[in-house]
Amino acid sequence: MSKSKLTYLDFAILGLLHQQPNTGYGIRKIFETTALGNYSSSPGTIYPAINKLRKLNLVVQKSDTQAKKKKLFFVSSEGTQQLIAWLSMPVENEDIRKISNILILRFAYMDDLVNHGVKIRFLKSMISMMTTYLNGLKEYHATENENLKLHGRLALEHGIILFKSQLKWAKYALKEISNLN
Amino acid sequence: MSKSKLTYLDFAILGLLHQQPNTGYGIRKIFETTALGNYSSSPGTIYPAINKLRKLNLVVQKSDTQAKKKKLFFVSSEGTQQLIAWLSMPVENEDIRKISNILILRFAYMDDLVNHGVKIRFLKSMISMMTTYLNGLKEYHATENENLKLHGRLALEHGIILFKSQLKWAKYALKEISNLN
DNA sequence: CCCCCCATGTAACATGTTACATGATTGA
DNA sequence: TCAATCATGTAACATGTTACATGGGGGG
Repeated sequence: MSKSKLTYLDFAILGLLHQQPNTGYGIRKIFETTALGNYSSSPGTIYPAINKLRKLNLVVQKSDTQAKKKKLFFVSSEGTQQLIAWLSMPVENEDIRKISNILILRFAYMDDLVNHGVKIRFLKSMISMMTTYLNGLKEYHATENENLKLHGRLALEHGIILFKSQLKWAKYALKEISNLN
Repeated sequence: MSKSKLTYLDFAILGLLHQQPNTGYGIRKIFETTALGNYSSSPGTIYPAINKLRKLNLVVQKSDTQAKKKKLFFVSSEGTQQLIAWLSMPVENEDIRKISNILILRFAYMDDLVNHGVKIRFLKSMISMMTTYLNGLKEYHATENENLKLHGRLALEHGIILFKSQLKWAKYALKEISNLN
């Protein structure tokens, strides 16, 4: 039945739809505003992926009678099974290692290639943007704490912890770089 | 001159070659063993990318006279300029947000879909693998500390800090999940 | 002598993005 | 009624991966 293998993008969408039936547009908005936006939220990304899931009978579409254009998608029982199978897969070493951070790669390469000012500006930008982002996460945590399920809350806290420690690193790095002045 | 835009992969390779001239095979080994392995280290990934850089005159090839098959690549001055331009680019908000962690996504989706045992097993695997990986980083830090340039050292320390805090989170999450038992 | 690792390459494929296209709905 | 946003879609393209292919060199 399911000849074509599901990608991470497919599972990301399937998981969202399992939490809450949604339209393609709704999924796009989530990708646009949350950390899921590793993938583009553009129509060319989301709609073909949803249509693939539909063809595989992993999601079913129910047209909204109110707004005819709107298409609501629900995860089918087969889709739920696939999701469970994916979630139950063992943790691979690969998954641990493959967390790329393009900013850190850039920083690592800077050494003798850019001047002191560029390095300082880079770290200060990082600190400022991460602070803003972290505050957003914290605020969300404070207001939505009650409404979140355990796993959602823990994943959010993972993000908070991660940005906190990255901020700490950036401040430390700034000091180290400044010392060379 | 440079019509085609450079990708992250291109810059990752260019940066490595700037640090140290290398062969395609050498680059592959680095991708295979380090955190750079966000991309595949397979020949189909590395060789075409290097050839693209060569065609753009960003790297130059010098055949090793000893082993004729071996091709050593150096970054050209034009390549260095491109690298500097990339490193000097402002930090984008996108870059901050787009750090996806497939394991955390899976964890977030687990809530009511998998049973207690699967969740525990998942977190314990994560803890065990991250511990191993972190120890590798720490050992590398301890032995190579002296030989590393400042930015390389700081990037390594970034990795260490990140894994430390992720481990802390995983242990905390394990406790929270266990409490529900 | 055989196996493993060094070393390079390519063609077919999978995957996702950009840019374009269209029209409905809603609020100012 | 005008603009913005909701809402969906597709074709051409960019990008990287898988799987296949080839051969040299060194150690057991």
